[in-house]
Amino acid sequence: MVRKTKAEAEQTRQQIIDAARKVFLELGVGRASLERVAQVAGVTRGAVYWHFENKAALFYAMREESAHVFDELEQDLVSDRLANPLDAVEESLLGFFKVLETHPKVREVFEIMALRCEYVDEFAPILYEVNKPCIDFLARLCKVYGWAAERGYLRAGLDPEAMAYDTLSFATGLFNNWMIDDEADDVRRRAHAMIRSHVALRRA
Amino acid sequence: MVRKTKAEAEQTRQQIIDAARKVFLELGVGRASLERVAQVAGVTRGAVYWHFENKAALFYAMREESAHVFDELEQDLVSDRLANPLDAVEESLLGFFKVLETHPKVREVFEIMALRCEYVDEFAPILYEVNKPCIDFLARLCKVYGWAAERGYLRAGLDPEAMAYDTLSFATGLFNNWMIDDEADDVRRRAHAMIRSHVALRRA
DNA sequence: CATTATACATACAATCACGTTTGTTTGTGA
DNA sequence: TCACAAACAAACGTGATTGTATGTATAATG
Repeated sequence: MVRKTKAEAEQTRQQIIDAARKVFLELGVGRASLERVAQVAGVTRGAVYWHFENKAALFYAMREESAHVFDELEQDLVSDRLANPLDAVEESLLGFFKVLETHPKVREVFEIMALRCEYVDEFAPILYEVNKPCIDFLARLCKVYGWAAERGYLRAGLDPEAMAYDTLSFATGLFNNWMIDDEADDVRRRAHAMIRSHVALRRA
Repeated sequence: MVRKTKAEAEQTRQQIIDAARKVFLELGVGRASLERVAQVAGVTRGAVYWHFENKAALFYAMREESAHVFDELEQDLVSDRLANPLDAVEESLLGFFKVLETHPKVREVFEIMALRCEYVDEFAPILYEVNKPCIDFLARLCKVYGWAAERGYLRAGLDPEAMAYDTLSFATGLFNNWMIDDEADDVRRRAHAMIRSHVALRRA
């Protein structure tokens, strides 16, 4: 009972990625054996090695699935469809965490990348790929805060670039605290209010 | 040539911890074998297992060394020795990153914890111990921002608690971006300016 | 319809790291 | 000084993973 149809093969490939996500999340990337991934996927290691060269390749494939969910989101930020650019910043940040809330797969992948992966050797390059959208986000923030300043929406005396860096750090930190999700600070429930308060801080 | 003096034994223990830090940083905690740690320390696995129960215990010991470097720093925040509490916040944040710059061992431990460790099983509890100082920091920030509001140093209309959460996220994010240290954003060089700009944002 | 490459399952070999046990020397306390 | 335990080194056994090699049934292709 082998040699399945192309569609079926693609399906098993997807099953393997889904299984990898579960196993990576539970055991961490390092301790996750491809044997266990295969078990959870309902196949053998033969199938895993057929579709992916090794664990790193599987990790990259898993990541790429969720990487491009935010493309439209970033596009929104600089679309300039809102009169007040600061509203665009707010919406962009709210949208990011909304995705984390509504897309469990994406959330799990980000949790793996934040807390269940050691960035050495084959995995070290991922760190910079993960960081790349952040650099983009920073550039967009600079532009948008610049617009806000020009149009008088940014409080007088505030430097757009400085605001961009501040917002980048804020977003990064909120993301990390959101992932850890300690009951004591309850960041996950406060996230929306925090975002609004963060942006309000620089409104004219 | 065994049965060394107590002082010598303590020294080898320290050598093992130092070696662990190097190996963890290079290979990640998961891939770091105690054999390699022993080699770098100039001993055998026998010595490692004599001083530490296993890799996790060694990790905990390594961490604890650097954990209490910031105690005085947090104390400073609520010491109320500065007229303007916002200056205390600024100094506290600057002090944190100054420690990272001046204490390479501490920096390495924090880099291991941020990027070279998978928080599962025996390592999962560490995540909450790491987060505990953050909770403390948040509480202190609430108090200090409250003082600032009372004394009129906080810009009118700003909620002290909201400011505390914003600063916590900022600090967390700055720390993470500082660790990744991409040349593109150059956060590590801008850190001081970012901190000052962050605090300035809420001055009256 | 014969052939071929696909999509796996199974089997194999090799390494590696871990925990434990045993052995050895020598500080140290009585 | 004597007995004991500290502070390791060395050896042992074991299970877990990895990569590869081989087998095989069947979908695709001409």
